[in-house]
Amino acid sequence: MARIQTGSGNARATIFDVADQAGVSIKTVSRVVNREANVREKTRDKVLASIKALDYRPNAAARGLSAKRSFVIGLVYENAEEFSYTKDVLGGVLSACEEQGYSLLLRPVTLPSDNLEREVESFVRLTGADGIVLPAPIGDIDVVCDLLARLEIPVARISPKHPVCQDINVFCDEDQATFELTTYLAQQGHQRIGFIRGHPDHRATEERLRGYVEALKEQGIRYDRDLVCSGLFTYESGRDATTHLLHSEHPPTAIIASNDEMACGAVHAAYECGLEIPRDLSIAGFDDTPVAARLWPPLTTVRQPIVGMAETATRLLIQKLRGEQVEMPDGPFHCDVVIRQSTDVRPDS
Amino acid sequence: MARIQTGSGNARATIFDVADQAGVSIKTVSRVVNREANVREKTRDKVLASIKALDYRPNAAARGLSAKRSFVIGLVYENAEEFSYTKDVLGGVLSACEEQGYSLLLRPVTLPSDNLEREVESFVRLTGADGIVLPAPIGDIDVVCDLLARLEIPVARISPKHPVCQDINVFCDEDQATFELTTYLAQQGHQRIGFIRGHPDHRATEERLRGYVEALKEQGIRYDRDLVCSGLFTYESGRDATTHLLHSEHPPTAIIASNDEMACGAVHAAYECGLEIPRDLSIAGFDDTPVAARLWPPLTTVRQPIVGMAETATRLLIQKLRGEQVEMPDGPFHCDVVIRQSTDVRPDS
DNA sequence: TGCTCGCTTGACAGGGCTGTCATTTCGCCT
DNA sequence: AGGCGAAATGACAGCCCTGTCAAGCGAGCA
Repeated sequence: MARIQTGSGNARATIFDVADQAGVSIKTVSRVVNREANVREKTRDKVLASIKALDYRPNAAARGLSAKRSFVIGLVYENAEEFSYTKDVLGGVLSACEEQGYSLLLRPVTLPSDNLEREVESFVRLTGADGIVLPAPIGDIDVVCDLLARLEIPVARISPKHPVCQDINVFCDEDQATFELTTYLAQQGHQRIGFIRGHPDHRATEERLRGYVEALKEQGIRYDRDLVCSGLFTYESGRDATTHLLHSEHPPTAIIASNDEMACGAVHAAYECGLEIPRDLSIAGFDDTPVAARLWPPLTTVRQPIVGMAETATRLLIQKLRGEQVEMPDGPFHCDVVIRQSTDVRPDS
Repeated sequence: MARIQTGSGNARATIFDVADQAGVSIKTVSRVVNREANVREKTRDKVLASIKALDYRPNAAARGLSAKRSFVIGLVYENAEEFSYTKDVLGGVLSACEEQGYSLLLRPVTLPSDNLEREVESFVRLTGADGIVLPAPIGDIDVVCDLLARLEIPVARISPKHPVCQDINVFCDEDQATFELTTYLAQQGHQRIGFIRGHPDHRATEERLRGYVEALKEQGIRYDRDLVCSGLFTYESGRDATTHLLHSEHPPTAIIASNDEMACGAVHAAYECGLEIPRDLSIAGFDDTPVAARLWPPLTTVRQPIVGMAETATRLLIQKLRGEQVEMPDGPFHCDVVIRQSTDVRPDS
């Protein structure tokens, strides 16, 4: 009756072995494995016991071939120098995939790219991915979105600038975070708080600015457009913007950079001007990358729950692929302000 | 004769479609796709033309099912906070996989782990990976290696401490790099050069120390064991070791940390002692992580060709899987010393 | 010319699983 | 007890490709 299985060196058990052992048909085993309805509880238990006894794992290739689905999620991400965002996204997506029995395939892209559309199409068609996760800023690139819509592949976006209602979109309250951060700096006594914007293609850019503007309003500080500089989320842009701010007629006593890379450039620019941080200038960033804690002085910044967002986005995507009802999360995810020494002082003024 | 294919919305062409269009059997198409020998050139050209015309891509699931291989490479990596090493490994492995028509599946593990063996076994059996890439330090964990040997799965190791001759092993000349770095510091006039060792489980640790020792010898500087501290490749261990060195009776005028994380801790420890870098103390790291260039002052360090090593390791692994002759690279890969401002001064002494 | 040999090509049988549809079984009502 | 509908189960084809083995074909040799 029961076939003897000895150790992992043997050929893997198939659905037939399980069916034999449990005394049912292979179809019933399939139903149990796929959590389909209409299986008597007693039958299910028998099958589950056999599955466990034989250490049965469905063969992914056979499954994919038969079901015309690949059980694969594709992740298209920007292959940027600063990788901590992608690292967290990867962690979250991976964990949701594992939990749901899906595999993850990666497709890094370098921006800007001339033949992005071809790259992504080739990726999708070759891998046969059932769904695609698009972290920022990929989720806002038109050619990619149009392509995936045309191929009718479900998509989940993380922090998109322009949410697409038929897709899954996951955000966090970045405006609230800069609101808190700006309020904190104002309460430290800063009246002139500079702000360095991010790359215009990212949702984060406007979002983060908004919290700054609103906090100023609430604190009764006049919004001074000379204190707001453009940046591109890069180290150099942060350094240049800061140099500019520091050489202006009324330089700020604190600067919020829209991400840590730029904050890092800001710190270096301040050093080059002979300033000491935070004595002469407070600096804060956004993202809480590994660099933030390694900088001197350690950087006040904002931590986004990226792992959780990516996990949720992926889980919802897989639910959708399964044809299940997709329940959107109640609201945006919440960011935490991380206070460190780079803002830990009151200005002299 | 030729079936009409209109755009990407259609069902994908199968091997039958190609065979029909080319007027051959599906087996011949299969031969062409898999670059098998003994196909007449004229036939091959006909088939290739049809493949192109129909935009045919083999179905991975069907292939895997039939060939009893998955065309999947697994990457088991340490899910560390500092991710730049893994990022580069990932980039290299991915690029080789793509080039060779394989897919990559990931399995991050958190060390130390109690049930690492089970995790890896489950990963391998579930994914059916044909081969596994093990970057440092995973390639030196006995339970993992034994397991994979037992499962008879080909393995490629990156920078292993204990190479296994039946597997693929790829290194670089890290000793040569610290040799050059130490020599450079000595030529800057440093006579007392401290050294912070790495984690004992990594190949890199002994390797990097060796270059230091040999350079001192060649420069005629006495090896002083009080100048060599233990570390664990972590920020904290670097800071503690440096604090210890700086409070010793004859503190060093330069410190080489075995990686950038520790160098970062070293910089902070120096600041806490009121020292200025590089005026009072030169500091160098290893790895050229993003933090190195972001630190103030920017950190002298060593850049390993990790992407290239990972790419080579993976390519060799796939060659082995194909049953081809595996040609090992001529020698170790070469590291570059990257001089930045953290060592850019001559000591007063 | 006839035969052998080796290069080319093709027919066919799976591989492990799911979708479809038919069949059996069960619970419940009359 | 008999009958009915729904729930539970099973039989079977098919998903697309590769491995095996046999057949076809042409060149070279006796």
